[in-house]
Amino acid sequence: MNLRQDIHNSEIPVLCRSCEARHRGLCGALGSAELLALAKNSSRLCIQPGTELIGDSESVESFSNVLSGVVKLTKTLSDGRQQIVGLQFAPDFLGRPFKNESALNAEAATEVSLCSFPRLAIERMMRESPELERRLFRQTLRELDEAREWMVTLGRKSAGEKIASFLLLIARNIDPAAPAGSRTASFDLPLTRADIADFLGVTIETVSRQLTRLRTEGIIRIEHNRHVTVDDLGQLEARSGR
Amino acid sequence: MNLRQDIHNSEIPVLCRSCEARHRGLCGALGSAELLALAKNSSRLCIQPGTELIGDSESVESFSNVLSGVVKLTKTLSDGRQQIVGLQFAPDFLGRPFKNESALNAEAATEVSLCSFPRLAIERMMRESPELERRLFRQTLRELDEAREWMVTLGRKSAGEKIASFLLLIARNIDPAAPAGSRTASFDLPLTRADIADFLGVTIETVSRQLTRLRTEGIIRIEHNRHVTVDDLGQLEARSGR
DNA sequence: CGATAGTTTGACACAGCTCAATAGGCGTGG
DNA sequence: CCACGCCTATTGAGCTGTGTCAAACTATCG
Repeated sequence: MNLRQDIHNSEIPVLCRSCEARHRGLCGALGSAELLALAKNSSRLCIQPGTELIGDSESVESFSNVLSGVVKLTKTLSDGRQQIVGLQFAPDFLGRPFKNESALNAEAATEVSLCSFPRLAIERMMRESPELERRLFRQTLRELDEAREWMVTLGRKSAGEKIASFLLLIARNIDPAAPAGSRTASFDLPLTRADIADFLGVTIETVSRQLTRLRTEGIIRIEHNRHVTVDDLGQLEARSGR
Repeated sequence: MNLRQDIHNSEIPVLCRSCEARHRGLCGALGSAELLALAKNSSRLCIQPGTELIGDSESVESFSNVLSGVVKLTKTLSDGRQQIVGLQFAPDFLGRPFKNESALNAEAATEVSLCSFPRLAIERMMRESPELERRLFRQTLRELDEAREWMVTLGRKSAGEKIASFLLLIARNIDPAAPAGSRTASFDLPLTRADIADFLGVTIETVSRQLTRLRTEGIIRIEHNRHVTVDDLGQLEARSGR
């Protein structure tokens, strides 16, 4: 009986036991048998910032869960102008169902750890588990909402409002210690100034100027160029243009 | 036998027989029994330009197919600045699965005809027909791709490139006579200058100036303010910034 | 300690915004 | 049929926010 219990426990793959994606992410849709099947083909990857994960118009043969770090999704015009069209945080899913050609680039913005599966494994499971497909669907809807939210920022906000909106976005997604609804935040920026510029549709110089403006006005503090502290998120929100 | 045949034909609801959505749209996922069930609760609406279809943060109790015309999806900042975050053409689907609160406004940009169902009817069918859910999923993915494409336009293109991109978008979706791959196009603009401005994140005046620029340079012709003819789409593409 | 990459700061230019005037289209009513 | 008002679009003149280019500063690392 004791033995039996042990066997039962071991039905959840070792790899998955402490994995966040199993709870809040995609794998929460799977039963232990399915998890086991998937885990057989999955591998954990640890990836350095700057590494390209998916190339534009490459065919994509794997799907992944983001376990930690930030992945940026970018699009580039023929003359080299670039725009970041999305950021993926843990436990987001990376990959495009129903299409094996990507229309965008995915690149590690920070150090990133992934749990990666072959495309076919996911597609098979999707056919068998409606719950899995539904989770993917929900994430896609969320990404669509976020993309549209960002379109307003890109099309209608001033540079200052863009920076404030960006800091709020990061604060909400990154700050490790943030109890939901907290009025302060402190975090490392996952993006360089150049990345922030590409996300906001402005230049590096404008990003820099607006950050120093927020700093001199006492809205934020910046240490080591990357670490930002916001003492009053309300003040930041007031500058984000809402 | 003859009778039997007749009965068989009549299994497709009258309303649906000539409906485009049954072929290219959502309803293509449904068998005749399901179509029949849905048609019982569906109604056709004909809507005047400017009519609000879905209000921001209203609860949405119906879903619709766009049968003709153009619907604009907008978001508004607290101070009134507005951004169009999507355009829906026939046979697109209107509605937000898994959420009955809309985060945006939907408004008829032109005269629009809709086929509308109660939310519950669609949700029930979605649970029963994986194919239906899959079609919704695919449309959502397509909308996400389009939103991201547009983010590049908003963030990185000049006013002239934005206008060219916009005209191409409309040409591809509206021109009734356009054989795919045609090198010319002729169509009525579904949006006013103010709407175009809200879509492109610029002012009315800028839209006007860039349109006259394209006109004086011989890229497009404009009649009655609304009708646009493009003799060489290639030239327009060259100015769209790609 | 020099080299390199990332960031900040300054001076200036210009695309696109603002404000204002004009023009065109269209329905209503005399 | 014209006159009028209303709405939309165009055009002009000047202003300003953001881009461009260049230089200085800082951090990190061999």
